[in-house]
Amino acid sequence: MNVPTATVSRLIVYLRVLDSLASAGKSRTSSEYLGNEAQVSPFQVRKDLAYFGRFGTRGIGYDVAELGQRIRTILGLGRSWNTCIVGLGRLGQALVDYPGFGPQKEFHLVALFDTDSAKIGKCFGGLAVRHNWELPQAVAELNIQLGMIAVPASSAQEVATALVQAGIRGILNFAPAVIEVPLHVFVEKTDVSAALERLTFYLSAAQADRRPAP
Amino acid sequence: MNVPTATVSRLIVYLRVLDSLASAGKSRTSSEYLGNEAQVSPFQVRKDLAYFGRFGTRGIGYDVAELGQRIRTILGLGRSWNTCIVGLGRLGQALVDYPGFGPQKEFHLVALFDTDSAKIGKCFGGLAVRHNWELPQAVAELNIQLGMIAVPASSAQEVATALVQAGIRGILNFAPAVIEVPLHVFVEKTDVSAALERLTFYLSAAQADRRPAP
DNA sequence: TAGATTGTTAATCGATTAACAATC
DNA sequence: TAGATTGTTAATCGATTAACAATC
Repeated sequence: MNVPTATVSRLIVYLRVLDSLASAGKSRTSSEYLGNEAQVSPFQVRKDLAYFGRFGTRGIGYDVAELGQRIRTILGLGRSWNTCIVGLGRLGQALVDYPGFGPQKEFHLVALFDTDSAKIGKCFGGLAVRHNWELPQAVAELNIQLGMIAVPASSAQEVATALVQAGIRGILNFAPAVIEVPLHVFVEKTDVSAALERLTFYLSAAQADRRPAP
Repeated sequence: MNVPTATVSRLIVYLRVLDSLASAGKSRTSSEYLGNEAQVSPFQVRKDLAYFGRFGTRGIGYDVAELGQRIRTILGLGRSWNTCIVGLGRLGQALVDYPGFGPQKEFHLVALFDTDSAKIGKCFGGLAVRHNWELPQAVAELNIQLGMIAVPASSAQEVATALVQAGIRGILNFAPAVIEVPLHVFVEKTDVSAALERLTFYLSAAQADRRPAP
């Protein structure tokens, strides 16, 4: 049974809805409510959850705290993940301040890398920048599991290869480039240019009648 | 005929490949080459292009410059787009420096908005921050077509509503929140937390045997 | 019990893959 | 002409939607 990528993305949204329900002091919810908030059908919510088991009570609905906890576990958020950033240009520096990093959070920023000698040794967010060639050693010593690529497109592949060789299996690629990795490595991408260009596609007069799939 | 969202994303990748071919001085290419670079099948490349017309020559392939130009037009990149940023926290400030903004580029940053009185009037990238309530006037006067939301999740919906009321029809949402807009408005999202969480899902031991759809 | 809402199976829809005829 | 490669139609695959039986 293969879980669709879209299902994983939606689980993340459901979890946020559950978290805000919990903050609001609610203890019970339904596939209908979750669907409304996530802008998907109740069918979709139940189908998505069904990939992973049974989480609710027929006739009653879901327990907010319990479902939240179980989705958290499914998403691998029950533990902490050591993360590094490669490339400390403007984007890399901005990522250091990403609010998802913190002692109470799942993601810990533990190392910074660059190849620019002017940057090596500089500190950002309390971490000194190391040279890329320290990657293998640092990944092993600091037990780094995730790498963020914040270098120009032209060196993204090189950095990805170095991360993989150092033993990293999860990469978040911010460079506007397709990177090639072995099958056991997972890559996610976040690309501002591409997002803007999708917008202009849909806004363009010629495509005014075309809507993105829901 | 409805164009799949995935097709639009792939066109963007093909365009990048074509641009780098052009830089390398190549004048001709094939669906096989484009597919290799974009990590999709040659079938997929031809099918994607077929949504928009005929671009190649049987037996020969595609002209790099011409196909690039035509994809650019399809994506609405033949013109320029005035853009604003709402929210000048760390993320908003980093976006000001986004290299896709520039006089030679398709995207022009023309206004900044925030509600924090400590930020109003401050300059970033040569632009003074205005109060959100200037949105309607500024959108009209500066002919702003695109808005980037860089505020916390808790105020994302409010800002989206304000952007829509000001007349903006294309929104790039960086806040980790689902926003609701009228049908004629397009929303793209870029969400670092969600990308990281998809990675941890796939990396988690329990899901180690599950691969994302290609 | 009756009403509500889940979990699951079946039907539909859409996208991807494959095959091949067209043609340079 | 023969080889190459597109454009397009057909087949397959997968995801979404719908329906409904299970059950609290």
